[in-house]
Amino acid sequence: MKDLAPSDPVHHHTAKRPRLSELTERLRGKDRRVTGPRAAILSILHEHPHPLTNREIFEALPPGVCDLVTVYRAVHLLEDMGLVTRYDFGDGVARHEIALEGHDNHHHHLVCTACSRIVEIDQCLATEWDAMIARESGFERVTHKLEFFGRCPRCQEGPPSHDTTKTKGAATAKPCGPILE
Amino acid sequence: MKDLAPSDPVHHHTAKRPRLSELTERLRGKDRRVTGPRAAILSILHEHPHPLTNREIFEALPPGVCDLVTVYRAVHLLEDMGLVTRYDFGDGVARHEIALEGHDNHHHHLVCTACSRIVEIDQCLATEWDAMIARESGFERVTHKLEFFGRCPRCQEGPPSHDTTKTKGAATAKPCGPILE
DNA sequence: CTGGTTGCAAACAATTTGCAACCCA
DNA sequence: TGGGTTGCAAATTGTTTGCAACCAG
Repeated sequence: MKDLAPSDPVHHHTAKRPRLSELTERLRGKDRRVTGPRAAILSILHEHPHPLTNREIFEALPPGVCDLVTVYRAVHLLEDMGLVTRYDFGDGVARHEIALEGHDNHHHHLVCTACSRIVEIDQCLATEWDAMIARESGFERVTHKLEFFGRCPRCQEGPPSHDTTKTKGAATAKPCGPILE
Repeated sequence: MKDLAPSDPVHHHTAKRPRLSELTERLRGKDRRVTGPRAAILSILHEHPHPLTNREIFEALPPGVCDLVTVYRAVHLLEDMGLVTRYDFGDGVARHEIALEGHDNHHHHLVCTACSRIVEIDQCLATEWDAMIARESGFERVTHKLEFFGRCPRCQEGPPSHDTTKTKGAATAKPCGPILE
């Protein structure tokens, strides 16, 4: 996921990711403890710079590390601290990705509606719109959520999935990957 | 959504909406019945050209018309027929809006993170990206979901909601409106 | 010792499904 | 009359909460 054509807006993250040590350090700040489960969860997120569901994180964890509930709580904490970003691909399941340090890690994804593969799109194509929308609407602190959906090269043989815009319900149909819209 | 103040992308829907009669006609097509509950639901969606949750639709219905489950089923049917479009604002609840007839009714929204007010944004700002993303990634049938979030004029006094990017969890906090991120 | 953490069970909310009763074409 | 519809209850799934046991500083 880093061997993409240069100047190609579609590719996987290549930016350096925060060190586990740095993260744990930030954790120690507000009298929060750096416990085994938390370190393990951060480690998983660190190893998979892709949106993961809490369940996926849980299952990627060495068995017995902690309870699924703890993953939910830890991920919440990490989100609140800004170390993790939440994404929603419209299938009713929240996904989380480690936040890249330094540069604003705002970016989007391209999700295969058939196999759930996710491609990171590093360029944010819509930042300049936030200001325009704010100006024209009177809203302030405008942000946006943008995700792309389509069929990845490997899945282009199958029958055309009648609908690429559904939100829920697809959570039931999991073709081959774990994700999906 | 094309009779806008020239060059103003932010505004409310004003375009003509499909007549109930046309809709019921389309329904009659595939031996689906145009029942009381369905007509009533269409009517509600027709009157509120805004994303509504199934529960909101249900509550807007004259009491006793039908069960909430029926709303779920009817809305599903309408979606499958392309008469209704599903939107997801990241709070874990699906919302539906009547699909405008004729022109491609692809558009986006600007949602107030404080009061849930929704402003329709008629211009689709990202259509041309679908092709670009497709070309660069090898994906086909690429579409996207884009929604904006911010604080509407009326809500700009309150304390800054620490986070405008959360997905779930906000479903719990409903400031004043019914929606929300 | 003391407050932050965790496990486990239970609570919740949105959505779906089973099934028998119903009812229109 | 038969198949599409509906209501009601129950099951599912993702996520949150209550609470007592626990553990690190």
